Amino acid sequence: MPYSYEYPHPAVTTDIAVFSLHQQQLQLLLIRRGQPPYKGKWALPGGFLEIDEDLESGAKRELKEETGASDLYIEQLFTFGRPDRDPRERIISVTYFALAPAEKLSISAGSDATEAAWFPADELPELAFDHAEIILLAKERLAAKTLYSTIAFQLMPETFTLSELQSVYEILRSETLDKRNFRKWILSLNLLEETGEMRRNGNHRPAKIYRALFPDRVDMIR
Amino acid sequence: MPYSYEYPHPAVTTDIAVFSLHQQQLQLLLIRRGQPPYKGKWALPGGFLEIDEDLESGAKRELKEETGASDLYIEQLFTFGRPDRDPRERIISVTYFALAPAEKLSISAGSDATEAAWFPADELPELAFDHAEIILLAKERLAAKTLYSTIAFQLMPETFTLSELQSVYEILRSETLDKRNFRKWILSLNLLEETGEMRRNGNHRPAKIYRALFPDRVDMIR
DNA sequence: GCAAAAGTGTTATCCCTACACCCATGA
DNA sequence: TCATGGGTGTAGGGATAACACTTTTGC
Repeated sequence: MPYSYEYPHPAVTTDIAVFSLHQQQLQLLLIRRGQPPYKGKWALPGGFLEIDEDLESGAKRELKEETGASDLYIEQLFTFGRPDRDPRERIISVTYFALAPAEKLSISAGSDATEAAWFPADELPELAFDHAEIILLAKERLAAKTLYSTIAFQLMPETFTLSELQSVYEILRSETLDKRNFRKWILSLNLLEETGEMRRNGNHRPAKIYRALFPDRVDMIR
Repeated sequence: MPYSYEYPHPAVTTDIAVFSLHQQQLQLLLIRRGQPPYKGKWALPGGFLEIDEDLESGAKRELKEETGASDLYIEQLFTFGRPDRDPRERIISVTYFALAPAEKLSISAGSDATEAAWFPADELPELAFDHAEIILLAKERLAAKTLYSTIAFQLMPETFTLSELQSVYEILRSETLDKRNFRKWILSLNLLEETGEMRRNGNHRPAKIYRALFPDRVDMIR
């Protein structure tokens, strides 16, 4: 026990709610716990912060270790610290939420090797700790942000059609949108450019392929 | 050094940015540091989290100890954790921002006894640690929230006139508002009721006095 | 009666919503 | 030629923004 302090110190962890889209559903990445407490239960990826590591760096490191994913959109969500939230010791969890297009992530649904799996965001298994509460907040934040930001772009691959983008908005907002109004609105933001390419996708007219002009930007202009 | 851990643990503090209105200005409460580091510099009220204390309770306790204020509006702002943000040891700061009507706070501007003082939010002294960054974020959050919430009510006394309320909005948003449009809008929210009292305030027509119907509610209906 | 803040409506503009048909392709 | 999703414009309604004068009081 080589680390001693005059006053008790809580442990600090980062936990990350990573959302992606698979099979036309919003999905959340979970890890199955191999150790007690909550052994066998599912939990958010995350872990203890290293002592010389920035909070966001810690979150990204944990995510990379557990999912292989890097370079995804991440933002701080909330800090949870109920004294009894972990039975082992006092743990403060700085939580993040992250978004990534499906093809950026090496984890596949139900991969047994890593004990990580995607779950539809509205059909989650029993969760360890207070992670259900964290996930609820993350889902609320995500839904709210679709209304006033372009965060949905973070779920898109590098190029996409307007119908694909509309479909993502519809999934995130759980409602159907009018095609003409959606296109008018999204194009009026001047955040997309045509690539000049077309996507032929079946027995119908090909779709123009677009690219986000500012792929890292999440806040709307105006 | 009675508290030992197998791995190093950071310390956890809460810091609170408390805003209030005095002399028609948005003011922020600061504490002068009596000890190094940053001795003599001004800093946000706050301090170390106790080991069995919830985060928000810790913030409220620190605030009460240092300002005498309780029962004010408080919400979590962000968690700061750059490894070098405190020269003594690794410290994670869970920050809060709080609002209170002037008369709820026992601290008076420039009180030497407590070494606490109000500063106009746009004329702050040199600050300790990364507190300038924290305050910047708190100010942004406050300004943003005036646009889509009724957080401004948290700065009002129990009863007030519409002109007084408008003045608060104008200070928070740094712009003048049209009197008729402001009144139409604020009354249409159905969050105010007339007390029946009038305020006589000088050589002019007295103003109706209003009260917030749901003083703790911050989110707008609709 | 005058200065000073309280109080009060109407009009124009903009934005959002609703809504239906033709186009290009593959089979 | 037909089925399928891609692509396009306009009109109405609601909310927001602009704008000026009358009222009540204290001195």
